[in-house]
Amino acid sequence: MSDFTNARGYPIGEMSKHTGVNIETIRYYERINIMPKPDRTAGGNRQYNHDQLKRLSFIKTSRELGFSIDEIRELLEMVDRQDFTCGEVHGLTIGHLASVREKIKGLRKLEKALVGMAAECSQGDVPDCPILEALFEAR
Amino acid sequence: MSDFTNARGYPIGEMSKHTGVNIETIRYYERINIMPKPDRTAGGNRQYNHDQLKRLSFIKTSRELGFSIDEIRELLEMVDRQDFTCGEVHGLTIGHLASVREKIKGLRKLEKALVGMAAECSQGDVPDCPILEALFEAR
DNA sequence: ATGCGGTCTGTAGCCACTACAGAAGCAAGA
DNA sequence: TCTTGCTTCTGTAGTGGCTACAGACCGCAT
Repeated sequence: MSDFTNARGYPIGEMSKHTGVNIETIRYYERINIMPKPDRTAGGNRQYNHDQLKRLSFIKTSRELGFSIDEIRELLEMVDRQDFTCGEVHGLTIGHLASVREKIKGLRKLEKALVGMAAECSQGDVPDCPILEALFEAR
Repeated sequence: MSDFTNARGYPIGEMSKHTGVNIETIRYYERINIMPKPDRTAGGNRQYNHDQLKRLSFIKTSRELGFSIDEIRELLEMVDRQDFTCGEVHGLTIGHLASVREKIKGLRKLEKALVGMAAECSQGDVPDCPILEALFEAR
């Protein structure tokens, strides 16, 4: 088992394994300033600490929940400044929830249209297709 | 009313108005070879014909239905070569439908997670937030 | 002739990564 | 100590599907 409390810190590969975030993506997060510049070994390799691991976890989970990088940046800034209230965080979450619901609504409409078109189709060998006709319809 | 059967053809702005596709996007479609190079006026401005208008409509409608540019390219190649069957087109559509349904499923899960987190939250003034705690959870 | 809007080309930016190339670090075994 | 082989380094460019300029030119009406 890997030494989770390693005093020397974790190299970037460990960070990647622990969080599931791609190595190149971790460096990208550093470049866009949502991850801090970590310590380096004598040779110049990154060495992360436990707080940084937690931070990367936070980012990963938030991304999986569909938060944009900018939303995450906002959350992290609140955390860093220690000046957030539960209400603020709730607001950000509810806002994001609304946009997710919008997306679902859009996709449902799209699904319906596709099902409708596919139902019209004989699926036969004929080179005469109601799906294409529907797509070709002038507006 | 604009002269839809104009023998001189439509300038790019007309194409944009008729289809709702942005002018810059029309030029982009030409660059990536899903729209053909149109005729030009003596001065060098694009002049489209009715077939090209129909083609652009096709692309627009397909994009709205969430088909990727590559899927559209595939459809258009079948149309251009005149060698498609209704079955093939049906297959492409059903494949796309499946991916739309996948996306809906993913977003629903996400919605549920967000609702769950938000419900835990007091929304109060306290700087102690179960949403952030959930996000910070190590994996 | 002038004015003004439409159009031209070419390039760079957007988001959130991902994919290299080519060099260098690092740890374990012989 | 040397080698082997994996990991990591920096920097740059590519992805999809546009969008946004800058700076010049076209074309039509007055």
